[in-house]
Amino acid sequence: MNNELNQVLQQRRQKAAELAEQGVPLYANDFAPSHPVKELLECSVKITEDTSPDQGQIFTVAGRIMAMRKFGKASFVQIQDETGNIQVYVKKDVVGEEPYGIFKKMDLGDIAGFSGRLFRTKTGELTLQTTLVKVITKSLRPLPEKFHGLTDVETRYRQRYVDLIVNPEVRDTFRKRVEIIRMVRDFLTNRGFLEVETPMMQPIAGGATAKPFKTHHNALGMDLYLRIAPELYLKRLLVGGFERVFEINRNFRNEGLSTRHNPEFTMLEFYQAYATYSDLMDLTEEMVSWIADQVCGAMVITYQEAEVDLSPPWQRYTMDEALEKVAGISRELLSDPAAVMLLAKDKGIKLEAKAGPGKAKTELFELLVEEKLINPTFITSYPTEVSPLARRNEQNPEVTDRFELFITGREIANAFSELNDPIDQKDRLARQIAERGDDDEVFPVLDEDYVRALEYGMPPAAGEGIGIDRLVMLLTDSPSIRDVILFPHLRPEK
RNA sequence: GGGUCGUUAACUCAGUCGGUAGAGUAUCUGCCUUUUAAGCAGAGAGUCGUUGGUUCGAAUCCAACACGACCCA
Repeated sequence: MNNELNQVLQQRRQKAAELAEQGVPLYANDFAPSHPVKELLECSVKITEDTSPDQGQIFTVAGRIMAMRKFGKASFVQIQDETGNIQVYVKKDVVGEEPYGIFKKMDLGDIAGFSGRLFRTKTGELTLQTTLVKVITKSLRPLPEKFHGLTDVETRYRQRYVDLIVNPEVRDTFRKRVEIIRMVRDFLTNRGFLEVETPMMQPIAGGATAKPFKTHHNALGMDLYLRIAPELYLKRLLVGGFERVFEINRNFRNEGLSTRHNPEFTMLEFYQAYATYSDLMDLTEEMVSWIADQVCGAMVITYQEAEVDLSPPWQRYTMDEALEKVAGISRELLSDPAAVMLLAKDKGIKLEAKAGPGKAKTELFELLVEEKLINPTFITSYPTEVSPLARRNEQNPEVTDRFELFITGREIANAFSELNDPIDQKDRLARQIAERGDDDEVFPVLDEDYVRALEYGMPPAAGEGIGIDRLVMLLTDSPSIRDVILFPHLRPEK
């Protein structure tokens, strides 16, 4: 199918060749539209059904031909530019014999330019009656069918350009994605956060527990890792004296793919000195509900048939409270480490030999509670055992000053008061590394420089990570992370 | 990694009991100067994901593989 040109492709090439023989440039670069389509549509109030197409302002537009209804000596064409669609009327006795002949060789999918005046057809549709038609870019491939459009997800992801041409809602989703990111940026910048860039290629892939991608720097003769998190670099900046920093950028994790996981994904991380995780709950609530209101026009939104109420304040549970209230596990059981371990085993959770009750509790939470948290819910008091970078709670050192945010059963954010005691930090990192010594795919090296930085003194701070892709999924009602990533990872064709 | 489902024309899809493939859109030809998924008449278009197997005969049954979707780990 790809080697031999099929009939349609041959015909397109044939027509292109014929136009070229007539001296028509197929890839012109001398056509400048005077207005985007949207501005023509905005003029429409002035155009009534009595407006003559022979007078008034001349507009010049350019766009892709999305539909053609050809008659013998006149045609209607739908053209689409980035801002919208408009109908164009091409009449043989207006444009002239030869230009009309050229026009008739144009195809669906060609990019074309038109000049003319606006009028309304007898059905009232705003239309540009063209006095000039020009081929700007000849298209050699047919567009998908107009009625059903392109629905095959594989083609949509592999050939996103086609998806974007024919599916307006896909363009909307990605525009919303850009808006959401811009609003995050504005929100944080307005609160005095400094946007920074830290290494994507790191000699030690730290700041999270995940398998990294490995690469190699030839000149330096060293292996490098694509970052799994920017965390340790951002906190070095707190040591350096930047008190509020954030970064929005890609993280890479060498793990499986799913509707919620892409190997490269966009993460917001931000750190605020002299703040606690509790301050960040307030900030998160305010930021996400504000963005939702801006992007969706309401704080109550629908995600995959479920109604989600994002208006603050949001539910806050400790992990124990969530296990008690959502999963119905008794307080007595939760305060008995041995009973917690037994319950985890009972529920079929496989724990490593070194895992303690904190890990067991977290696994129980993931199994029994997570998916039930539809409306935004902060979960606090994560066991210290599963939080190597978080500050211990002062009343109860078994848990940390940390929260995760869940919406529609998915983790959206993870935040904590940062551990800034270098000795405790080194100890906990070392223990964590020792615990997963048998898994050499996960990075087994302690970041000594990070500990050294803490030794200089990092101000008390709270930090948070928000998965931007998941936030965009939520606010655009997208079922798969691939729907919010322009070019999601797929295996190669063939 | 495991399970389920899918892969047929450029697109969206049918295809009965195993008998060598069909529709709509798109394309091409003709007619058509206000259409809206324009219309009418006609035409062309396929390695049925790939490779094997069973069979006189495979899009169809079986196996393996590839790619994808969903679920699970």
